[in-house]
Amino acid sequence: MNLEDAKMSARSKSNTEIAIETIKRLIVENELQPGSNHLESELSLKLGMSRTPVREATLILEAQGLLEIVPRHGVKILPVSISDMREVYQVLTALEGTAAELAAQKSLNAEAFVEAEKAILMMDEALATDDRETWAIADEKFHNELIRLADNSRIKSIVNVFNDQVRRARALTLYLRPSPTKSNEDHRLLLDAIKAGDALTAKTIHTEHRVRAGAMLISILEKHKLIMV
Amino acid sequence: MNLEDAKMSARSKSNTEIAIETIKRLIVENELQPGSNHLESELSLKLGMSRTPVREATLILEAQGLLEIVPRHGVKILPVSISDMREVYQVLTALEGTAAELAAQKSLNAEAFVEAEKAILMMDEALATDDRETWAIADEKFHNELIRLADNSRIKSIVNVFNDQVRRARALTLYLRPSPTKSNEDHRLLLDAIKAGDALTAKTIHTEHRVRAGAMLISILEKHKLIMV
DNA sequence: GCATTTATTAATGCATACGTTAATTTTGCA
DNA sequence: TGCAAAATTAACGTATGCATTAATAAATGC
Repeated sequence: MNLEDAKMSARSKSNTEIAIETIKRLIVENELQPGSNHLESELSLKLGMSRTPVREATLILEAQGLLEIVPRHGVKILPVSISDMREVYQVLTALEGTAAELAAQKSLNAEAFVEAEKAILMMDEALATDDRETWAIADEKFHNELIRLADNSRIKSIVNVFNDQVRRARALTLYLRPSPTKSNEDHRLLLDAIKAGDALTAKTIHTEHRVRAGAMLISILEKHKLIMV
Repeated sequence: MNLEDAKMSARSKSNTEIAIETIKRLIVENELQPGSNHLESELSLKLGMSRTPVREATLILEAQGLLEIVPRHGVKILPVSISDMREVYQVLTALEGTAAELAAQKSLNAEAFVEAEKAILMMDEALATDDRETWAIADEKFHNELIRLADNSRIKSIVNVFNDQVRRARALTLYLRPSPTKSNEDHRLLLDAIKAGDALTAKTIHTEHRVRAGAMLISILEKHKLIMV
């Protein structure tokens, strides 16, 4: 627990923060369905708080691209179209490629890679039993580790925002996609390149990895006629 | 005026929107100085509105990285350190490089480039008389055109947020930097590559351009001991 | 029956009030 | 004089009320 986490533990969360987290969870879990509208008063009741923190939360969530405030119609939960997905992956590809490059440019000691190694191990184990849920958790953990290694807080927060935008689509396609063996391989190679300080290779491997992942996700959505998720 | 703009014209701006714009302007103009703290009540008086829209505005501006809400101390206007600047330019470089690539991948007709051409012309004219202000306006116009050509709304909004973060530093260094002849040249070459549909060249030129711009800005800040701007 | 006008309802942006509690000031003691 | 404890003040997160006005329902006219 670092200093920032300690500070958070020491004071309770504001209702605004709770509303942000709760609404986000409800969106990801499809309890607030893409395309649906919800009045402030409805969410206020649902969350057991007054309209003020709900309003504040929806402003933030709108800025994060998860919903749209429509005056007198409440908030509309934004569906994610295939072209949205394209946009998101273009951003993630650019920023994660840069993260890989940055990580490789640092002279980090072996300790820094422990969590990434664990994530890869976890992914391999999950793959051995085709446990897709565990694989997805490990995959996300690995990507987050990569971002942490890059040590650019702005890249981190942007990537987090966009991962939230596509979380539902990823969950939806988790069992529809082919076995992610290539992903595990890419991650291993990427980590090796980072350890070796080979920024160009790291950037290339990861950029291609993200381009492929985006294309695969989009093609699954198209194949199954999932126009909006 | 497109449909979105028409919609905005037809209804007046909320106080929250006015507060966002006004506070942002006061920050850029240094009327709210980096490092300074301002209570909600102070801003409320200054802007001539109640605390509610001011609170809403500060939540959004905090998410945009322009200020930090410090309970019981008001909002702290965030200074931008050299390492912040590094982070920002890493993001801008990644995303604008991708924007250049995307723009080149599209088969656009000559009409699409008119505004970019105008901006380059404006930059050349400004350079001829060393009119730095006009040059900066034209430079920003060109970059915005590039982003528009890329046609990825997410890249656009991220780039806008980060340009706001470094706006003050750019203004501060405008007269401290060498004559931006290389910039004009890069923009010309970039536009040619985009027109030719040469995505790799476009991405390379612009990425290097942005890397160089970031490095130059940072070195000026370091040279003049401008640790926080 | 349909279109238009009028009346009603309700959603929300905002102002204000209030309870909580962090920060500051005052008081008391060694 | 310095420090700790107690008292006071004020900042703010939130709840609530209100004015505005968009949306909907009802009434009217052809």
